[in-house]
Amino acid sequence: MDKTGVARVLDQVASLLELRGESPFRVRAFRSASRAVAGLPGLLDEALADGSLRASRGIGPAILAMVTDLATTGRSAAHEQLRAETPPGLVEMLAISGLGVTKARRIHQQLGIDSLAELEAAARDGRLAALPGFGERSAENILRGLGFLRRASTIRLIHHAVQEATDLEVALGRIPGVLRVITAGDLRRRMEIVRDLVMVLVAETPPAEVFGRLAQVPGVDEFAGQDERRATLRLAGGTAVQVVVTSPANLGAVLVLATGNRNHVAQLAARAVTRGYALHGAGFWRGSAFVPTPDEGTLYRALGLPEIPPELREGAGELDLMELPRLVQTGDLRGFLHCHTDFSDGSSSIEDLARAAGQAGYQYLGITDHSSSAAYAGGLRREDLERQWAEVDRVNGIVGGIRVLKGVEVDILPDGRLDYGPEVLSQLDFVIASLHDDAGLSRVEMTDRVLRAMDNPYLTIWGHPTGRTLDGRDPYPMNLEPLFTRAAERGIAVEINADPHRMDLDWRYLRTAREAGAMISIGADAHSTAGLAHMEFGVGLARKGWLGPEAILNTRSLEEFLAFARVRRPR
DNA sequence: GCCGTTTTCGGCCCGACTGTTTTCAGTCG
Repeated sequence: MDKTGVARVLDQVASLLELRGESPFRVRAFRSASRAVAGLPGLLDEALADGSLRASRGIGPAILAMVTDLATTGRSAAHEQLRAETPPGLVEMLAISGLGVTKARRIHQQLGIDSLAELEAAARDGRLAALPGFGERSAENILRGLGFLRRASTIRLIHHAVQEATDLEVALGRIPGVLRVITAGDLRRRMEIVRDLVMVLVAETPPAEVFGRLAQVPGVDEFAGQDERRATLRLAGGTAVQVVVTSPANLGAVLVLATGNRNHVAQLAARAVTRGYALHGAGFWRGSAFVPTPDEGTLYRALGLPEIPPELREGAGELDLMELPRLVQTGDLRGFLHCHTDFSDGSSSIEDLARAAGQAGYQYLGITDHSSSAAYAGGLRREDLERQWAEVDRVNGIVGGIRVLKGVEVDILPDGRLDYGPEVLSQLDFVIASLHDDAGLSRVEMTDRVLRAMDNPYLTIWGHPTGRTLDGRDPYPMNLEPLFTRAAERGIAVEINADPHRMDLDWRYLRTAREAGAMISIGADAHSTAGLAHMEFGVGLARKGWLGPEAILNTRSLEEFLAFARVRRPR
């Protein structure tokens, strides 16, 4: 079992213990161990072999034994016993916002409910609202939570999709006759949510021969059907995979059709007709004659177009571009600007992050732990910050090739003030300010709240602007356009938060933000060295927003970045 | 269950909101 799977089991153990009423500290131990495993920099097997897991914070003898069992055999007796002793639906109930252990247990004990389906029925027919401690509002909220959960369990976040696609590329590539495997679909367009995986297989053998082997591919749970070019698989985790087989001569057309969204493909097909071509039936034609397209460029050129990068293929005006923008690439980034350390809710030390970021080619690293009002995330009090600054100075003294900057992710308070005063903020190299609650405010009030925060001369970057999480929370109500305009006027950068759960700002707003003149910053919100790799997801969003390196704050040199942060400050 | 030390067990994060109830338990970030 890999580290994602092990982390999931540890988290489930925590929930199971919680439901049994075990010590909250024991519960927390499993939760933090889950995070520690998920945040390991390399492979789990290596961390077990070289002893680095044993040395990790939060991993003691009992959990180490469980992780070892899971990693080597895929099972843990302790976990299975816990699961056998707990009604199956209760753990799922905990995932519903507003339902904690106490209420879930009460629902189980008093109504005999142990599945989400029964819970929904009880919420609808009034049994739930009649329970002591519950009411009409509780029942409504639980129904809403169930709806959200149902949507969240059918979506696949990009980091999971990447993992599944990578494994699948290797497995499909081993089928005899397969020359190349290319991941297409939503993932190739770097969508924040990936519905199905689409894999294009280049083969010289007939598709039927390739399909005959699919059921034996590791990880494939079900072989759901096929036509002459296409088959559908289901993976053990539930992911649907479309497998398309093509000859090398038709790869361009197949890849274009398998990658573009519906609008992009429809616009291409319409354009093909005006030029005497046809794009249909998984091929490119001139009259009744097949036109070979060994690559995508051949097809786009025949239609009088430059080869449009996959991220842009959304049918959002990209065919009308006279000239393609030079899009930002991961290699353009010089600064890594948003990360949490073991001073707050992160799991890596400043030194480890500095070494890892240097290794990844960054020239500067901005440390941005939470501010004091974020007590839940171990927010730093003033004296903690001073300890952290000393540690940053120490690390800068011993780690070469990268400069560690003193930053913070400070909460925007309900009235728009920041959680630290100027006496603290003025000592930092830069400041990210973020919302972490809606404080019950209306759309207008939330907008005003952020506008007021932008009056603060120390604010450098507006972090995860809308506060959405893809699998848990809607965006805070806000009017974004006046905020982009104000950010541009004030010289405040707007963040693309590349945490796969956030992916916020949504790429659909990026062109608006840029047209308003706002600078964009890409931040991975890393909570461990493993989180450094999430930067590429943010770069994908920036590309989807047609952004070039000049639009991105952290492509700037260290001096230029510091100047950007300094220019608004009182002298 | 883990950590840190006072080497053997005590401490481990907390303020605010929500929906209930009628003074607060439960949940969340």
